[in-house]
Amino acid sequence: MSGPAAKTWQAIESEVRRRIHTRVWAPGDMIPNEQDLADEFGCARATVNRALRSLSDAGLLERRRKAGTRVALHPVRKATLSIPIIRKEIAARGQKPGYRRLLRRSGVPPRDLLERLGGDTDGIFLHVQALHTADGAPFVFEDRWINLDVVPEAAEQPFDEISANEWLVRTAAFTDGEIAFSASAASDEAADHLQCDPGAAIFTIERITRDGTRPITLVWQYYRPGFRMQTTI
Amino acid sequence: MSGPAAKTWQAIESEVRRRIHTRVWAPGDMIPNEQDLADEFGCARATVNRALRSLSDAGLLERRRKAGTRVALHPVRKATLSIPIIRKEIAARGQKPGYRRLLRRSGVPPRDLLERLGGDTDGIFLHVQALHTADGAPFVFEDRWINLDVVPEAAEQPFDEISANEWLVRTAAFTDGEIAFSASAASDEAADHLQCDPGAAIFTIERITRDGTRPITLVWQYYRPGFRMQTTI
DNA sequence: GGTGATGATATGTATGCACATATTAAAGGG
DNA sequence: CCCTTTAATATGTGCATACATATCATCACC
Repeated sequence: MSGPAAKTWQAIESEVRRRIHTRVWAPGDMIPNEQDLADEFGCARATVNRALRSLSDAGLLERRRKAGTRVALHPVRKATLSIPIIRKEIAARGQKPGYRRLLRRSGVPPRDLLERLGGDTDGIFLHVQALHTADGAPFVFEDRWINLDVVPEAAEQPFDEISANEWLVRTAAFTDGEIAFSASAASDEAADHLQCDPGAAIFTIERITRDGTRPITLVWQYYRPGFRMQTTI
Repeated sequence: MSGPAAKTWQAIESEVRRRIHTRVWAPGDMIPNEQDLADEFGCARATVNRALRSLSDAGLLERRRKAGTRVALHPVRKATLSIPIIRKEIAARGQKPGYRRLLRRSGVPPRDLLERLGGDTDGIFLHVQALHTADGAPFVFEDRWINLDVVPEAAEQPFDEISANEWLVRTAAFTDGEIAFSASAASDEAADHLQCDPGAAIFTIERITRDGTRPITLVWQYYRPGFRMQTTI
């Protein structure tokens, strides 16, 4: 029995994981309360709490005050994707990142885009398109609108050397936002930039960032055909 | 100053968030050490630790022993996607979930699939295809291979009522796995089941789950055209 | 018999203390 | 002057205790 040997919260977490995995505690079962586990493992209740909270965050346990702790019936597979700066994403693949600004123009965004942003957005936006390359080959075509009401400094930025993304994370603190992943057919424009056939299946990320309720930027990122966004669960 | 009012770790977390957001502490800056913050907020160091650890998990802070805590230069946008049971995903959209098994046959998987699984996988697999519907309309076409070496009980399961996914999470505890998101062109087969044009851009999830090093199952899930997987950041 | 008050219980959190560990900076020896 | 050793320091963690909070079970009361 490895129970009494456990001292650190990681050791307890791993032991609880083991019991769940080997069905000692089956999905849906209640597990002993913190004090009993602390007694069994010979540690403080706080240490058990730390371990169980970690497992609860991971989705393996469900905890409710007074009700106790039970093994999750349908362990939520949480995939945490880290959305890096594209330049770093390319560098992490061992390729040489490149960046080329394609378009920069201020104006009023199309109606459907405004609807997607929601709220009171009647001002002028900056429209920036750019292409990220990996070892010279097209990697991501980026289509972005920046709200000049919220980030007026963007009007003076050429975005010809540094990507709007990197500039924005340094300049505009965002509080929240939404991100959506989808598959879309390459538009003629995107196909041209990505050097693929129009209509090709393109992995697409759409992201809105806000400062409070005011939208800062909305961006579509179209990845080259065949791109896979991968993570462990 | 809202500082001295803070008592709970959530209050401290929110105050630190505010300081980061308002650039009191700018990206790249070192912030005071835990003891100083505890003194300022009038609480124990452990409470500050709890708050800072939470922000570190969220990617807003970077912490290193002795080196101290600094505001992340490029706040990693971590998108945590919860991958639900498809039946629940459909129900959560307010639609009526349906399930139909299309194929069930045991055999040896194709070579490229075995390579993707890696390891010592020379046994017999069960090949199951199924369609999930939402309000009667095709939602996800699922193409799955189950390793009968690891889950021999699957050989007796018809999978005509309950999806292989739901059966597996209850039966086979997995320790780890990989998940990949991509866009793919609808094959003739997938297009037929999803009632769309062949070649249409299809959001695709590929998932491998393992028990230790032994692969349990590999599944491709092809979502109906237009599907968006969304989350907040 | 239904209902609302009451107590019991499990988790959640705060505190003060101690020690562990990683890492940097400074001191010392060749 | 470089390299090794040592000390200082910030975070990481464990423990014992106390109180807070949510929630379930029970029981008296209308």
